[in-house]
Amino acid sequence: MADIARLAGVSVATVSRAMAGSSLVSQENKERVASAVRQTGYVVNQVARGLRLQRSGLVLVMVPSIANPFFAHVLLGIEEALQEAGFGMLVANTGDDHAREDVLARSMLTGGKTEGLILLTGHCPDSLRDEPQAKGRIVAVSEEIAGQGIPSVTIDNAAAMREATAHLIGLGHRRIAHLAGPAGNGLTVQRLAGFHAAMREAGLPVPRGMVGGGAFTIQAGEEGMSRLLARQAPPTAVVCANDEIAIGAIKAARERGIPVPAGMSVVGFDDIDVARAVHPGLTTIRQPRQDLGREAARMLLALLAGEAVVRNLCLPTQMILRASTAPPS
Amino acid sequence: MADIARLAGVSVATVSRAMAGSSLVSQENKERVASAVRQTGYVVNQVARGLRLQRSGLVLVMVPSIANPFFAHVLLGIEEALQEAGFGMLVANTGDDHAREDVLARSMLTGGKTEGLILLTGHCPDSLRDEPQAKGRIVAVSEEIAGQGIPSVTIDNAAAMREATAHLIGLGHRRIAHLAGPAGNGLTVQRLAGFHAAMREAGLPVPRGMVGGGAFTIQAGEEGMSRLLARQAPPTAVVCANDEIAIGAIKAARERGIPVPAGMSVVGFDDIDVARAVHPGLTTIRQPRQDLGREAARMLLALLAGEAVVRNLCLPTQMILRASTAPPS
DNA sequence: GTGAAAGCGCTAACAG
DNA sequence: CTGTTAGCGCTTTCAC
Repeated sequence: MADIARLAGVSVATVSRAMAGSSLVSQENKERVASAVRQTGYVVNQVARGLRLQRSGLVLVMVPSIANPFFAHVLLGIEEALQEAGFGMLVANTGDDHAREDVLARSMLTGGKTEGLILLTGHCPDSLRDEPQAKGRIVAVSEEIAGQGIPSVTIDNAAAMREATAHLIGLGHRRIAHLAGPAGNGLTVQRLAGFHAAMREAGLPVPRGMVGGGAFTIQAGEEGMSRLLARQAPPTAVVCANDEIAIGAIKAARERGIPVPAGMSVVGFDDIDVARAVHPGLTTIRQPRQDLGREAARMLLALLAGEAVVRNLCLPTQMILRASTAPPS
Repeated sequence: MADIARLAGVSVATVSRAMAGSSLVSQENKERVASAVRQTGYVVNQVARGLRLQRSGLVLVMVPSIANPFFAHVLLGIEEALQEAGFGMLVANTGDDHAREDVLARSMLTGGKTEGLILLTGHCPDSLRDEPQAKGRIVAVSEEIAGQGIPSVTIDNAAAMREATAHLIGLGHRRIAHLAGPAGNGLTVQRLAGFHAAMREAGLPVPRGMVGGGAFTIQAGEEGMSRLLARQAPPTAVVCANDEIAIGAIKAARERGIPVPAGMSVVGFDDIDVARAVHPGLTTIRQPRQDLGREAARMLLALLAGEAVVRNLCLPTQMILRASTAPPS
């Protein structure tokens, strides 16, 4: 910047002002600076700028797995909203490694490298738990964070799963199973609760062993369905905690000669892109994936700007009826 | 840091050294500093550190679409390798918006916010084209960048597609179509070339209209297959430029009463997670997605460390035989 | 309008 | 081993 000042025959202060488009600089000097910048290809150093302004223009996103298509779309929404505001998105794939989350939160948020934090992980790094000044710079998406007063953008998982289960009950199913996600997970718990609520309301029993699963993966779906089909009285329908599980479940059913939906109805959750392209088309709950991300980013930006935000923004879901569900035969 | 120095009764230099674990500081002072840090919960300011050291510990990744499952896995590999080296990953979803790529490259790479750049986009932002000092900090993955001397990590797209096509020819197919990606894309060109090479080697014609497509999406696959099936002499097999296209193509064939593979063989490319779970299981080319990312990140890190790197690292692919291909009926 | 100068918080000579 | 000091490159009072 000193070089530019020399070249333009002005002070560094004037260069700084000119680059910022300040109105406190004469038209003539503006042009001299612009010309010098053009000649040299000068670009302001963002780090120095950040140090002086105490702003990095960066936000950290912690996500259990970028490769999960649901999370990937949430990231898309986050990136879009951040980009609009001139912010950059730092992504950390934490894979549920709490130690790593902790170290990152320290160096990134507390260390000033990022101004805010968006959590898709469902829990807050320990190192931030009692840092009051960090609290105002964190937003949770998809999964709420218990008892930390962290604002969040979510859907009503229990209600959505209740609706999915009720759809099956409405078709006439009575022996309905649930393939859940990983045990510790908040989404697992809520979706499971929604399943149980619907069954209870209909006065239907949920025998031991009719709730399986353990991961949000195709393989978990295959294994879960295999186990259900080995029962003396297998279910006639299965609600799955996400689409991957459902796709795996359908695969396992087909491999055992059970046609879907004729011999078994299957419902998913998320409405990932392939859900409409697999055979049979997957009946599922559509989440506003990208909106979740966008709203979370906007909420964080508002927080950073010192504005008030709603405590928990809950976005609507939509049940998508396709071909994987039918009345029991 | 001044506070810590005061609290520990030492100078800021000693605090800085102690925090860096320098051996030039007495055990006693190390403990005094550690204790003061514990009391205050002090964390070094990474921005100031970055300004002083001229290092941000950040790398920018430009990707056409995070939501694309292939790219998502490449990102996973990149993040893993960067994380190992203590670097952070900034992700920009560019969606082929060259203007945005340009602005970002300027503020991020030239502006010092990031030390390096990884391109999944297949082309170099204009603002970096003749910046010699930026050249040593860029790596391309998945798609090479023409004539810029930028090191890259790729697969041999043409050879892989040749193999996929040859597999179909080996099964006895003679009317083979290709559903390609978007027109301008480098991968599209290379894979198309591989297809043509295999057909030429076998002395098979590629009539006008037997090459379709236009996007790497399920929908493009559906439309492409619909168009092929409307021909007076439809193909008996189709090689697709990626798995999404293949999945869409299978869907369209099924909807028109053509069973896959009995009435139509289909081959994909990438081996995304659902490829093995759809029905029929997709025969495809497996790319080492995560390895591509990991190697690219390592290459960039080596570049930043001033080490010499190979010009173009080419990783092996593997043909995965599943159930979507069979001899023509 | 413009310039001089004081830092933002840190590290690395340099001198003890 | 330890402290003093000079910046890293920028923005912004404060005086003119």
